[in-house]
Formats: sequence, structure tokens, C-alpha cells
Amino acid sequence: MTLTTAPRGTYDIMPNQALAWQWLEKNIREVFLLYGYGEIRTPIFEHTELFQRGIGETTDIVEKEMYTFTDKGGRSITLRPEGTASVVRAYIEHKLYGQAPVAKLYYLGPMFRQERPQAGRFRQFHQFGVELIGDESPVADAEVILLAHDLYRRLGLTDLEIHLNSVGCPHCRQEYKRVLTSMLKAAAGELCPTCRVRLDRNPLRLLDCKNAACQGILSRVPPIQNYLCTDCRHHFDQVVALLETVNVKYELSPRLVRGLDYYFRTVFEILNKDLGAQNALCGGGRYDGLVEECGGPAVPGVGFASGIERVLTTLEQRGKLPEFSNSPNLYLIPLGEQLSAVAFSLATTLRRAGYIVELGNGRKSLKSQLKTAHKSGAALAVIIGEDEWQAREVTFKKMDDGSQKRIAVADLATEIVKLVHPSVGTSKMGKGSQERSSVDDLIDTLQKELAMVNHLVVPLTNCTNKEE
RNA sequence: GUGGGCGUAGCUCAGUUGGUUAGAGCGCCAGGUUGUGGCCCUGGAGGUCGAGGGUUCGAAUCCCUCCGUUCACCCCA
Repeated sequence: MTLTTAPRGTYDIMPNQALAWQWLEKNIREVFLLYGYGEIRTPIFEHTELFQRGIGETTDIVEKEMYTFTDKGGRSITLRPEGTASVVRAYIEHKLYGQAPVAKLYYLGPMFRQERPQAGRFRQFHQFGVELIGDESPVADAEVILLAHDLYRRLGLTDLEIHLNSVGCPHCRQEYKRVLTSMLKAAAGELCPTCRVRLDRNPLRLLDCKNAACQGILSRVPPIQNYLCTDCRHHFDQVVALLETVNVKYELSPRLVRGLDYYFRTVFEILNKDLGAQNALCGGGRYDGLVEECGGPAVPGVGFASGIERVLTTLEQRGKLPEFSNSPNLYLIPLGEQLSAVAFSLATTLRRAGYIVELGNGRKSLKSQLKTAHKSGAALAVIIGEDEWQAREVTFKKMDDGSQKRIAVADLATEIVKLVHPSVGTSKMGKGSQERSSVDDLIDTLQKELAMVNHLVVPLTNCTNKEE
């Protein structure tokens, strides 16, 4: 049982699904490139201490969700539950602060959290995200939010909700926490058990509790905005103003606090309400202080992380996922095992010329192979039978209308070029005046390769003839 | 970690108050055409009914335990 099932919360991405992943990843990389971010690939695991320190000891991630083990050297190792800590570690390790005023980094890859899986939540899941380190200005916050927004927009996702809040700096947050704690202590008996615990450990986290009773009590609590210091207030106002200048719609969410300790001032989430309980497409915010906490200089930072699975689900829900196809251009059908060798050589030739070629099984009937060719979605079937090959010909059959004709091997190159465009290596094609010459190039290449096929194939057919 | 739903063919699912060789549709393979796909027709393969235990003359069906899965809580992407 365990041998034939992927571990709980994990899953396989099968070839047809992988096409959507590749498409999405390509779009992500392109947008990040537009905004000037460079990819960083950090290890999948890190020293446990990095996450404990970076994410925060009292967070759920660190307290109960990490995949942690001791390696053979006795070191405590953890599979990364998120990306920011690792990027910050690498930033410090490579002393990027000494190379340029800001570092703009992006990542994309698997993350691991040991939670009970449910809709939109997995134990191995995939995130992409950016970290803009070294810029304390509100423009940086706005850019990061806009980056996420623009990426989704480019993918065709328009009416998503951007939720925005400020959690202040350690100074004003301290003040707010005091007010919050004193107000809630009085009503502690009515709070849910987890909130009662949080009251002492991390009172801000009470704010987004979904328990109805807690919400009732919390509705009487003033929003954190009322307690922001002038600098924090000013910073937040500017972020909001910047979003206005580019006409991005947002909602102010005074209850949004987010579960990671490192957030500072700006926090945001982008939601798709249709996703189910796990409806956040991405989340992020500013984390001034994190680099220093992790042993680097006092450098500010801001970033976000987005879940690939959730983006894909949203795209699918909204019908924005393109149709993907990896149908072959040509399906070669040898009739009989002797001719399989001919088809094999021909397939190699055509693949080298950039065509997607599928090769039928020569032991199977023509009918069976044609069925398979049909199912493969190939545009053209090339039948290589004894009749044809005696005359050094093959039969071309167009799969859409069923029309067919016999083609002399000598004319193969020109005929193929006329009927199908290669799917691979098309970069040389389609550039106006260059098109003509690249078609000729293709024919040349094919002809050279085909000469080789003839050469290889003659002894084989001779063999067949001798046996008869 | 807690709670609810669901586990029958590759997939989607029927299966009556417990009753004999567990079914359908789709898919797959083959044939109908000694060399022609899609449509149609015929046939075939494929199931320890999630696992173990119990009740019973008899269990896919009832009971228990476990496992898996799914949704929700906590929390998050």
C-alpha cells in the first residue's frame, strides 16, 4: 500500500499537467525579469535554527509544521517551509549588501509543511516569490504588491481581492499590544481556547481568529491604525497612495496580521474567494529587521510568496488555462518488423530536423497503428509498407481529411516541408525575409539526413528480399 | 492534532430488506476490412469490493479496529 501511494499531502504532476506548470513557470519568470529580479536557487533544506530564528519561535510553522530531522553529523536539518528565510540567509552569506544598494531576488520551488491536507493545501507544495532587500521606501512595498498583481493580471486573473494592512513597527506595535491585551483580558473567559493562549504569547494573532465569539469581542477593539506611530502611518499612507496612482483596487483589512513574526509595517494578501477555505493566492509584506535578526546588517526588506497550486486552481476555475498539446507532427507507421528499421532511421532524421515524431509498432496492424496515430493527434501519418518501399516510396496520409498520396523518398524533404511545420527549433523560422532561406535550409538538412537513411536501409531490404 | 463525508474495474459510478458465477458507461485490446483512423457492430482482458477481525448457513451490504482519501477547524501559499 505505502509502496504504491505517494506520501500523504504529496502528489505526482503527470505529463499532461506538467505542460500547464511549464507554461505558468515561464510566465512567472518573464514577469520577474520585467521587474528586474534575478533567480536564486537555495537548498531545499537548511539548518533548523534559521527557520526558528527567521520565522519566529511562536509561529505555527515552527511550532508544529516543520519537517525536521537529525542528519548523520548530528545537525538538526529542516525542509524549508517557506522561502524568505533561505533567501535572507543567502543574501547575508554572499554579502550582497556590499555589492549593490538593493538586491532583487526571486525563487520558485517546493516547500514543505506537515499539516493535514485539504483543498488548496499540501505537505509538499510549490511557491514562487520575490524578495526586495535594501529599500526602505514605500515605493518598494508598492512595487512588490503591484508585481504580484500584474503577474496575475497577465495570466488573465483580474478580479482578485488585494487586502492591505500595517502591523506597525516594534515600537507602536508594543503600544497596541498593551491596549489589546488589557481590553481582552477582561473578556478572556469568552475567548476560544487557542485565543486565550495567544493572549499572552502573541496577542496580535487574535485579530484574525475566525471564531464567532472571538470576532464579537474583537469588533469592540480599535484597529491598529489608531496606534501607528507617525513614521508608520506616513509609510502606510504612501503605499496606499502609490497603489492609487496605478489604479489598483485594494481593501484595507485592519484585522490582517499574518502568522509570521518577521512582518513589519506593510502586510498584504491577494485572495480568490472561490478557492475554498484556503483562499490566499499570495501573501507578503515588509520585514525590516529580519536580515539583522538572521545575523546580517540592519537592512530592510519586502517581498511576497504565492502558491503555484492555488494559482493553477484559480486559472482552471476561471477557464483561463490554455489548452496544451504535445501532439506529434508526424506519426510513422512501419508495416512489419523489417520496415521498423527504416521508420526508426527516418524518425531520427526528422527529429534531428526539428519535427516531433512518433514511431508506430511495426508488429501491429495498419489499422491499429492508424488508431494510435489518430489518438496521438498527429497531423500526418507516414505509412511505410512493403509496396511503397519496393518502389522507394512512402504513403502520406493527412489525418484531418484522410487524403493520401505516395511520395518518392527522394521528394520526402520537400513534401514534408510543404505539409507540416516543425514544432521544435522554429526560432529560425517566421522572420519575414529569412523564412525562405530557412525553409531551404530545412530541406537541405532533411535531404542530407535522408541520404543517410537510404544508405542504412538498403541492406535491410535486401535481407528481406533474400528471405523471400 | 480534532471533527464530518467517502473507499466496488484504468476512470465515473450502480449494486434492492444480507442470497448463489459483482454490473453499467467511458477507456483499453482484438475482430468485422488478408494494408487504412474517426462513426457503427461484435467479442475480450481487467476486481483479494481499501485491509484485518467479528456477527451469520451466507457479507460489497451489518458491527469493530486500522489504513487511505476528501472537506472543515487550527493555520497558511
